[in-house]
Amino acid sequence: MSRASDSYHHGDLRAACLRAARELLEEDGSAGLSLRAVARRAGVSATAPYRHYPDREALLSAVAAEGYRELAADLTAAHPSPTTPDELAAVAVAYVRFALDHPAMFRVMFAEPCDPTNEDRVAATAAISQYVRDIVRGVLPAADPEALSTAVWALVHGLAFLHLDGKLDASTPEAVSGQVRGAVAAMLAATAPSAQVGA
Amino acid sequence: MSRASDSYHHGDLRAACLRAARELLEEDGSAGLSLRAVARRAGVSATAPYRHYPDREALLSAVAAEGYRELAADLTAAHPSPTTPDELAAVAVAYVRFALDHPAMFRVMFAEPCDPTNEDRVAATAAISQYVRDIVRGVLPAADPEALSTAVWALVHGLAFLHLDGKLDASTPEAVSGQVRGAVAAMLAATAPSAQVGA
DNA sequence: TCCATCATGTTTGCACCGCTTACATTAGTC
DNA sequence: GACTAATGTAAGCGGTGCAAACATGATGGA
Repeated sequence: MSRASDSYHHGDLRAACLRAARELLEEDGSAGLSLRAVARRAGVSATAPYRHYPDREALLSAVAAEGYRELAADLTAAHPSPTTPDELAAVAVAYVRFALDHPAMFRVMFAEPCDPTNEDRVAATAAISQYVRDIVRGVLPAADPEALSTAVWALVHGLAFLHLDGKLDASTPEAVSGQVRGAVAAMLAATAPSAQVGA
Repeated sequence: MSRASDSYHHGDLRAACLRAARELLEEDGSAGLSLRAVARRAGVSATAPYRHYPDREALLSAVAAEGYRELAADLTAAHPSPTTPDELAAVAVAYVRFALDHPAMFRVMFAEPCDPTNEDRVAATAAISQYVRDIVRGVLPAADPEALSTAVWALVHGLAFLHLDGKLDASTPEAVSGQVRGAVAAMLAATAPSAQVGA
């Protein structure tokens, strides 16, 4: 692919590192993700990745940024521009599902004390944040849309983490989506009593 | 204190390790918490802690278990047995405050892929879980108390994490408590329209 | 009282890690 | 075709988790 035969130079080590990092993350979780392991998997010397990522933090941030983009893609795939509570609930379900499908990735994205100055990262998280705000605002013009979108995000985010930590029943996708839909419906019903919300 | 002068044996190394671990956690975060650092702080050889904790995971779990107990204590201190939405909101605020006051500890408790077989840990988390359920059930007998308590916990848990990650305004304690109270009020108003909820 | 036992420390050592420095190779550029 | 910069390698430092093998001393039975 991107590797130029067996030449001294790799070809696209930057991308290869990212790919290797994601693979290791899925296999061994965040603990198994070392720069040396990434280098081994990319078939390159232990210190080569440092040419592309100043330190481990930077690589993790790059992985996280990719995760934010994929999460955003999953959400829009669930519904491109939700306008009803039901449609919003579908997006919420997609959020939690992402966490359960990519637990290690999700933890890298949200659960580690991250470098708040990393550009990739702040841009991607700001995009997600804005995205949630827009969706909630579009679904129902509440008195305080800011507070409402915060509440919805927190609710879904919390559900994701509690499921990840095994504190809630995540045995079947239906169980998960049921809990998420119920919670979102309850919250929206509160702020817009006129809205019809399906269970 | 617990140290028997400068004798060969420490006296209470187990407790000393726990204390040292918590101190290191507050100072350097989870990253700075190594068994060797703990041993140094306890004034003992690098491998001595292994007599009391089989591995690093076990020590972290012990710290986490202590955290769960303190969290529970903080919650009951906020209100021993809440019966009104306002009182429940006070407990929710205490939850988020705990996370912000002990960020590294909170991350150890919830954000790391933990050993789910550790006895201390599962017992302590089960207690917290049951506690939340009892509180919510006591505040208002909803149609589906299980779902409601799940939703409330998730909401508060999510708020805690988003605050921790700097995604929400945590500049002042008032800002934080305002958000938490607003969100809880919205959620409770939905499931019990007759309940009076203060902003 | 003496001494055997055993919990609790220490020492040594291995493999791995992040990261730095110095050096090697090669792709472009004039 | 030589110069330069980008990109790779090799060697090495201090740190880490953890496993043996060994040292110490508190404790309890003879």
